Amino acid sequence: MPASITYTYEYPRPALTVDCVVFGFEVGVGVGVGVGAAFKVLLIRRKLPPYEGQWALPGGFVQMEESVEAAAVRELQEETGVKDVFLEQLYTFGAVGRDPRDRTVSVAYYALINLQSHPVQAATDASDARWFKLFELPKIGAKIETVLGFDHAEILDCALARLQAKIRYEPIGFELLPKAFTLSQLQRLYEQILNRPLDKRNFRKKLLKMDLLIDTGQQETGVAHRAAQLYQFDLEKYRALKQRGFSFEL
Amino acid sequence: MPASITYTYEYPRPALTVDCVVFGFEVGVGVGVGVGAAFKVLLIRRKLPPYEGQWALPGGFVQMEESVEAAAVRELQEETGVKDVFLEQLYTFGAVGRDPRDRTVSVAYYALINLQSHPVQAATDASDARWFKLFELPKIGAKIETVLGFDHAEILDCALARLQAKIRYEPIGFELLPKAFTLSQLQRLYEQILNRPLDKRNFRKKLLKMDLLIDTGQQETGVAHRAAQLYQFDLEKYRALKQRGFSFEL
DNA sequence: ACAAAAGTGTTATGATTACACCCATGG
DNA sequence: CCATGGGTGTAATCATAACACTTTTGT
Repeated sequence: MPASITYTYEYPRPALTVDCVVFGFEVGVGVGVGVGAAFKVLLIRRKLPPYEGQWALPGGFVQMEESVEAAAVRELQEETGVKDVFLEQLYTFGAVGRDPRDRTVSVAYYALINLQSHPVQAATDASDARWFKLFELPKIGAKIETVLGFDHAEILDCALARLQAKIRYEPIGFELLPKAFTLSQLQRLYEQILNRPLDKRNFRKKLLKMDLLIDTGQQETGVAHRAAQLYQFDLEKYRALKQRGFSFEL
Repeated sequence: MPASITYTYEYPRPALTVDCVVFGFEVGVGVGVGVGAAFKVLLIRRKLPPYEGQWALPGGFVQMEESVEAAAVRELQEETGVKDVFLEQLYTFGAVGRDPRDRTVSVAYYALINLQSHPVQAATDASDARWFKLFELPKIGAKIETVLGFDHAEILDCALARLQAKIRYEPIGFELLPKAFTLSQLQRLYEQILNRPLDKRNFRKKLLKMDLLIDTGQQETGVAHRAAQLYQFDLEKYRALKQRGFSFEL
């Protein structure tokens, strides 16, 4: 702790931090045995007080020479090794008592990452990062939350609510899948996030009718059943349609 | 400027402010001549540099002993005299150069007020507050924006986009109307905010079918044509339905 | 040959759109 | 008696929801 260098202001200032809720989706693994899809959040174990040893959202202080969003990108990379992912501002948490040490206001972000192309460094400079399943068992969401420090359970709830709402009217679910995916993987993703079953035929009909999925001509390999067609989301076409008033709706 | 009392920190801290986008809706006035509805924003004229003399969003610094939201409520009251209104967090603006003097991060809110019950103090402690019409003429939105200081034009655009989106799936439009209103006033409100015409019969059918409007039994008075029925929005019932999965959709 | 998931159409119902005239009131 | 906006119904189209069997592949 440098006792010498300090910064002085005429009025007191809250500390400003960012926190990131990082969501990932494990598509059902190939071999048939491996079983089901899982929707997950990335947490890191705190090495310092307060809440030392407990799990928390990755995050940290906003520096003077970076934008708030840049701080979120940086902290995500530093604490989890994750970069180049979908990141969107969620909400700013500014209650007076939310940090027991100091007045701290935190701008929360949420990130969507595809576990195939972004393997997480489980430990970056000795920090401990781990994926936790949401909805693993009935109300394990609640279990996780009792373990989270600060108001991070509230932030996680807020992020989940946002994702559940937004995935229905923006094509952001694709950020959680590999570039090429099957329609069943996409359906399982929606089912996991919305936490309810969807009708297979209606789901496929609706998505294919939008004409935003490109058939890659490739198929799944190494599965013990009929191989599924692989598709890619046509982001270019989506952007063009959106300009003209098209709305992605599931 | 008190030169003596200061606050020092080990690391530099951005200043933290709030800004409020206050929307109001002028229902068409009674007498037939008075003409049309108008959708408006409340701005204040800056008395101090930077951007002295220009128009800006009401706002100010977050104090240590108040939540960020409380700061927004307080600033709104201090600068415009408005209180007890719908207020929701919009977005946090944290670009590095957004304030020319100092690194400042601003949490923006938007408020919806009903001009009947909340007349604005045009001047509170000598500050100058005024309503500006959005969409007054084609692209006068752009005209206002050239006059706004900081990144307030961007904040205003963001608030407008949010309102346009949200009014379609949450019953927040009622915040802009008097408690009792006619269906035509409500329709004009939607038309103004969404900036497109709606079919009268379909609009009424849809709203009445939801069964969330209470017929007050009262009628409009002082109009030079058949008097319209006055309705109130049934907030209690809406909350109950929402719990059970109902979604307000226009 | 069995297990496991892929793929595929039809029908019934409800929602959305488009559209034009008579009514009540005040001036 | 005229001008102004209030109030009303129907028919065509489109979107949604419910539902079951055959196909392909690996073991």
